Amino acid sequence: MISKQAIARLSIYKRSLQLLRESGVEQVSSQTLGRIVGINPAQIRKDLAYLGSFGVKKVGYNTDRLVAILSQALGVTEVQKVILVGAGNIGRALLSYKGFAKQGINIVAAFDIDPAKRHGEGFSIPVYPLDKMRDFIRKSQIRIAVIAVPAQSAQEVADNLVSAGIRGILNFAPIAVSVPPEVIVSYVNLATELERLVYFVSATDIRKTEVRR
Amino acid sequence: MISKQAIARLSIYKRSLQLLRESGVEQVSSQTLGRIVGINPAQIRKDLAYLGSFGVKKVGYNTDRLVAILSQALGVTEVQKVILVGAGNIGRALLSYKGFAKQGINIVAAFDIDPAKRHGEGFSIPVYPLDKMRDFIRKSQIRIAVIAVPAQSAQEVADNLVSAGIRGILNFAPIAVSVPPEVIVSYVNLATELERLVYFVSATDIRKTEVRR
DNA sequence: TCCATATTGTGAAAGGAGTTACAATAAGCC
DNA sequence: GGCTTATTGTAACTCCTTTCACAATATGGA
Repeated sequence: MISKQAIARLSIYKRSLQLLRESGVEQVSSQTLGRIVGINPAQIRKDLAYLGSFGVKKVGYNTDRLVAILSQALGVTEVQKVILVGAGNIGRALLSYKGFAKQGINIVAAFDIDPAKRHGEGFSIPVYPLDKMRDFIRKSQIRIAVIAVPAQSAQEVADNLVSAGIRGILNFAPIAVSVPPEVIVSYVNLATELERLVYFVSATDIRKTEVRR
Repeated sequence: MISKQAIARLSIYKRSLQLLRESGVEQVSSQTLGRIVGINPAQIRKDLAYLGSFGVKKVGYNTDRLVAILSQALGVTEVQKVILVGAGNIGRALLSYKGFAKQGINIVAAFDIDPAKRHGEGFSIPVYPLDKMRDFIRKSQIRIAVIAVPAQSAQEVADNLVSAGIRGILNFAPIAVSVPPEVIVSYVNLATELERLVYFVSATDIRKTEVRR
């Protein structure tokens, strides 16, 4: 069983390897990659070894192959369809973000209760009313949703998503939502991130630590 | 030395306690709080004990006092001034996000190289050209910056920030930036978060884990 | 072909983080 | 006032993650 931190690292490796590949690098050692991503080379080797043994001694890893293997391990060899609930500020930023496609993630639809939010500034992604959500999830077999609604609506939205069959939720609302154990919830909390920084910066003794998630 | 995970938890406690306090709750036990935030009560007691001993046996913790203590511990008793570099999609979402003020965090200015991005839709926060950044940081004594520029500009921006005196960076660009050891960098990577979810949802065996950061 | 060396894969050690368990104790009730 | 009980603070334990260290080995050069 691979840990959730390890999964996050695999994702980081993948992105860096994609960049390397684009610049024509064909082989990379764990040491070089470690320097790039700021992670101990032994850690990288161990993470990769978990997926199989495909490094070559004295040479390193083939970037092309490694990207393929990481994509497969992460389940993003095929494009993953994701929906977004809440087309407010954060929601719209996500809709406009170009970076997901490259990582095999595709926001296919957004939903918002407010009709005004549904007339975007030329998004290619449609914004539907909330009551279309359930059907859409079922018909398109969506398994992952992003919640970007205000805190007070988050639990209700989560309940709806779960009952429609959603299995994983990325929650931007600054509140814990309660879901059945088979549903995975991951939180992104911008205020928490900033407070963490404030703490470490405020701490009088200088720390050598780089805070990485 | 308190760990970075612990700091993130303190921030979570604080927000939940603020909500409780707003609903008139004056005392809360570690058990109740644990249920709300989804964290083991003993963990909460341990985190709080690190800051001092101010629970009352058989009663619990005073919400008011706890919020004050947590705010102090996190360094947000006074409003923390933060600047934003990059007024693209993510940047604008952050500028519009109302939730920071309540947590004692204030984005006081934004900077973008593109003049078109500087004419916002009525943000109350000014967006300045990049070449004003250094002076602003010095004059306003800013210590924390948010990077929300494309990956290829991130390192250059980080270098500028550091040389102007920034001590903590929240980096939304999907790339590691290299900074001197005394500067703290924290990463928010949306694609990584989604990939992590994809992995756990794709994994055939159903996991009981709730992924929390 | 043989040697020197860079690099992998992994066992073992070290280091944290989270959980359990319980003694101490304050509060409320009889 | 004394008893019962909920709750804290923390010591000990377990579990998990990361780092270290090194044998195995593929490569390139002589």
